[in-house]
Amino acid sequence: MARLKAFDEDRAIDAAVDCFWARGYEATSVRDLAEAMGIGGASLYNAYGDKRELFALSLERYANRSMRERIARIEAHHAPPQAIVAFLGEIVDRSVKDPDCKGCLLVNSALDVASRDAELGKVVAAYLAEIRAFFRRALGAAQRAGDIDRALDIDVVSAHLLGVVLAIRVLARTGARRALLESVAQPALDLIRPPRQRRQRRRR
Amino acid sequence: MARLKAFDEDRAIDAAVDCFWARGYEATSVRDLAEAMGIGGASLYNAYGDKRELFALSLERYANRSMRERIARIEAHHAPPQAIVAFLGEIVDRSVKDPDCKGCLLVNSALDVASRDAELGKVVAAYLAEIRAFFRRALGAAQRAGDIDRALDIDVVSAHLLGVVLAIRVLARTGARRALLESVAQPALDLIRPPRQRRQRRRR
DNA sequence: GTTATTTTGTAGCGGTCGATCCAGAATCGT
DNA sequence: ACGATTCTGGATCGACCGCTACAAAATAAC
Repeated sequence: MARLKAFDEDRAIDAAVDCFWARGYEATSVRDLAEAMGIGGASLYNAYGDKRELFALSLERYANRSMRERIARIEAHHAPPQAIVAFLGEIVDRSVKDPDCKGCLLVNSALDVASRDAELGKVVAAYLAEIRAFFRRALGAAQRAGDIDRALDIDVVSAHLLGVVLAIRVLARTGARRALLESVAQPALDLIRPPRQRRQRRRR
Repeated sequence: MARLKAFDEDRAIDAAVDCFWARGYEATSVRDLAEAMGIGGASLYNAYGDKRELFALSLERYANRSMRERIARIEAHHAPPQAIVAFLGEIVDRSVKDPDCKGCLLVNSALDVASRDAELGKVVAAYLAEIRAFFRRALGAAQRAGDIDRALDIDVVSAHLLGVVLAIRVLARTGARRALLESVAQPALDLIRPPRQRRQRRRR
């Protein structure tokens, strides 16, 4: 027994994601958000609480629609070792093709927000841990299948691969070219080649 | 034939560096800066122009006193292959020991500022390129000395090492533990071990 | 149709932002 | 001592910040 919302909450959140993604938390004003979301300021506060809550919702939305979707899709379509290659490849691809060089909202937030808001920092760290967990799963499965070197330390390599993702996202935000991003990733990809090939690595 | 400045410009810049380093460009107000620098707002604008110019000066100051100093010191005291180990080790050390988890001003700026200010973006990218150039020099010299695998592609590995530095700095800002940071770096360090040892890599 | 409840647009709150103005203090050449 | 020049602190500018108050509009239950 009340008036209905006149806007699509999902579409509005997507617009908020784009704002925070492109400009960061501090540099995005509530008025920017409201305009991009196509609603008034009052509706924004009525529906989402305040700017910080909207940001947390945007982070979750991004994590679900971008990171988790990618992980699930890739795990469904690729064998473990190729999944890692596909993941890094897709990150490079998306980074190069984005004319706005937005990078990754989670990585951007790790530097922008996490340092000033401990609670949001934990949220961001948890999202990053999910990426590492994906690498961990893939490495473990690939090792059990004999597709990669059994001597590799999964804890170490999964952390390293997460690091490669972060590095690509940071460099992408500075407008780096594809060749640079691929170079950052290549030694990590060499690590997960079949044992047979690993000793035949040559100059590219 | 005029009044003298009543403050030490270098000390003032150092204070500005600390502000931008800890809080980022957007979240640091001119009043924060003036207070930390121990000067009034008028003196700040008189001496440094505006906030953006002060930030650019802070970036340069940081690059000289932190990055370039480290590179020069390490290159003076270590043979090429060990220089890389020492560089990454020092980055990890500094990151872990910083209670404020400030990370690296250049890396923070790459995400915070570079995306909104193309000119500053180029400056930041140039600083990052200096780090890569250091790795390139070290790799080349080590290769000529036969201390590392001659088949390594220096362009690729130098980019990868830069990526490792970026990743460590990002994770450090989220309060990551030493073990994680060392894991991120370890596979990269394995790459630059003497050829003899590289095929004997084992679980740590 | 009436009433209760929620959403919406507008206007505006106190506060802070980056930047500037200005009068006085300090230091130079003369 | 004096005038020229620069630096300094404080007040203040218009703009924008996150956020809220309020009344009109819209909907569901009755």
